[in-house]
Amino acid sequence: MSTSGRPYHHGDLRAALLDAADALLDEGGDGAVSLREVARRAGVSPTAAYRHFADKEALLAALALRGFEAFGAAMGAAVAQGAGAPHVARGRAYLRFALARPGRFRLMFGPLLARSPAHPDLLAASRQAFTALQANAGGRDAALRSWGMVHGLAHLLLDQAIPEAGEAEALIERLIC
Amino acid sequence: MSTSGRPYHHGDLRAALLDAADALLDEGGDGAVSLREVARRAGVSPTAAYRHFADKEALLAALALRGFEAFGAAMGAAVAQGAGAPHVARGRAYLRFALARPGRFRLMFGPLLARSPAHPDLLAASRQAFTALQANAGGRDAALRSWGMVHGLAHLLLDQAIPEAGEAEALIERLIC
DNA sequence: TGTACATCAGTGAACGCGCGTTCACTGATGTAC
DNA sequence: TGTACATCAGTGAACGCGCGTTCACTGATGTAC
Repeated sequence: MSTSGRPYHHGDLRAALLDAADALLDEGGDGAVSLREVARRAGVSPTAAYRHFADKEALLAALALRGFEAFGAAMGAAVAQGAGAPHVARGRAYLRFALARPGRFRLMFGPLLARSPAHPDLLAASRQAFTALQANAGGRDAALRSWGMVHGLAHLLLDQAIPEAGEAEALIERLIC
Repeated sequence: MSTSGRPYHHGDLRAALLDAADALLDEGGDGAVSLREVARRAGVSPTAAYRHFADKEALLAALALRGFEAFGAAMGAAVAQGAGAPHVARGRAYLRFALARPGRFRLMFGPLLARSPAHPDLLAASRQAFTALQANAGGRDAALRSWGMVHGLAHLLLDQAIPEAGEAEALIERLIC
């Protein structure tokens, strides 16, 4: 908030709300994101978010959409400048993305996707992400197996389900090759 | 509740509460389980559960523990009577277990595990499950890759993240072989 | 066999909490004349 | 350049909700004598 006049320029509060929600997402996961806490963090009244999002789910969908954009960029960058085969670079980047932003990752591939008819842009973004994963993967089934593996390892690492997993980065380099 | 005397014999309410919670888990996931709703389902006062569980997390931990028992049994049965290689039978059984009881599956491998110091029996059960997964898997890293794959496919299928996935059972038989 | 008593599983009222959402509002901005 | 007005982003009070947890209680059961 500035000291005089409107606290935000056009569109600024929307971005600020998304930023606050994004931070909450990685601090405490999906459940930690409430419209009231998001507003609190943005320094704005509890209901200000309703000027920018129809309801809570719309904010989460926008958050997931932003996630898919970052995801696409991360994948592209990994393949472009990564050493080794594209599918190896992509797999490692996938895992690093998940470990770096657990909340975002969980939200993106979480239950919201099943409600994607209500969020067509989110559906499109996820489809596009999968299409990108398929490139140079040796066919759809092989792509699904690879996707499954990195996705599962991401979840298992995030949930600390792997006994004596050791350093995550070492595990990634050892398993994805 | 019976019409006279105590509604439950020793230990019966505890089991009934767990049953109710188990049902809620698969109907609406982790978030749908509240002590009050569980009690409601069991036909008992809102606070009766506190006679059997220290708090909500203790109930969830007990639920996850029951899940690991069922999981171990399902894996054992699959290997014992399954056709084909053990690791194929196990992989398919893993996926079927997850698809049949999504809430239970998510709870078992979910964030509760990261808090396992508070639930030693849960930790032990999860360790044992992983040990069982490792048998005849061709070493620890190969086991982790397989585990990752089935775990990831389970999540992707549950979250409906796979475009045009078609019939789950067909996908399982095609991918796990 | 009968009576007094301890145990303890389940009750129900109450607490404080944070949430999503609605609604009438206010006040600064930009526009039309 | 100045004035009247429409717009609309953000406010703050209020709603109803379900939750986890506490606490003093009650009443049926099982035990000791």
